Amino acid sequence: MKKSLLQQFEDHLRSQNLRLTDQRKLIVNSFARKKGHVSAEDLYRHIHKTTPSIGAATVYRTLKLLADAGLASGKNFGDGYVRFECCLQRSAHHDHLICTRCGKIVEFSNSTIEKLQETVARDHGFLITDHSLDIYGVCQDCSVKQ
Amino acid sequence: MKKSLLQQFEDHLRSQNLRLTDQRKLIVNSFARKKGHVSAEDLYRHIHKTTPSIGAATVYRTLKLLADAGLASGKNFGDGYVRFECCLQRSAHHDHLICTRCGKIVEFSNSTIEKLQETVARDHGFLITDHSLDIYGVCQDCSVKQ
DNA sequence: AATGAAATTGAAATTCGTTGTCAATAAGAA
DNA sequence: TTCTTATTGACAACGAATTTCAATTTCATT
Repeated sequence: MKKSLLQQFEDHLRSQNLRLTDQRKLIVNSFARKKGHVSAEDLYRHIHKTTPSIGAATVYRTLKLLADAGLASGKNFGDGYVRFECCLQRSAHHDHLICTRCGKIVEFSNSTIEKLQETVARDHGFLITDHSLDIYGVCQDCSVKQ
Repeated sequence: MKKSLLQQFEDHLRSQNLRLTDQRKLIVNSFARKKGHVSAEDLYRHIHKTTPSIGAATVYRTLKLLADAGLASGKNFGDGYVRFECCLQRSAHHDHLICTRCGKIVEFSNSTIEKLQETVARDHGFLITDHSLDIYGVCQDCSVKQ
């Protein structure tokens, strides 16, 4: 039985002597429900509709906490703000296909590409710590529409 | 005989009925000399040392113009500001190895990876318009030092 | 339950890269 | 040289993100 994002977050908070607040519970659950590629602003606006008492700063802070805990990671697709994605299944690194028309983001992973990256890095004397592959294009829905 | 960046920029300005100013000449030449991965701030600070009369806004504007002309492209490595690189040899797309210790950026290209990206995109119904592959790691110099 | 030290909160101020505004200046065609 | 129009530099304004700070809340300890 796998632990939920909130449960893992609670573990992290406890281990760091940080406190579990109602705001954090709500934010983490909203984030988990949205699953994937949400900016802090997005999440704040969504939460604000039903719980306007929660401030934007708290949303920013909580997402940062999640990232510190290794439970989320921020990614910059170059459009001005950072999108966060939940990373519970840490093992499966993935990359992104981004539709430049509708903004849809599709995840994929390709082990051959990963291996080639290792090779490239080694050839240049680099020890890889991370990588990010973003493919921009037009998705099927959008190319059909127009 | 290949045209210099400035020459191509002049062509672009003429074709758009834009004007060639001393500031633009100086900025474009400084940029060309720096060749690669310079932020507007970097370039402004560098220019400011010898020509303090040139304002930051003009540097930003000129880099944007270069990008509009297809002679430079901006890239966000996620550290808060956009770095520009000259793209005269448009055909040779390249990717980046970034050292997270010293900030060094090394370019590379790998046609097998490119082809695999095409395949991935096709499999997901995407028509690729662009892509960006950044490999983060520690370069040889830095791993030796520590 | 009550206490109290320390973490957390929301609102507002602040940062930082970048872009807009605007009056003064300069380019370049006529 | 003239005149239209683009360009300039200084500064204000922007937006995402972070910091500040007094008020509030958590939670280990009574």
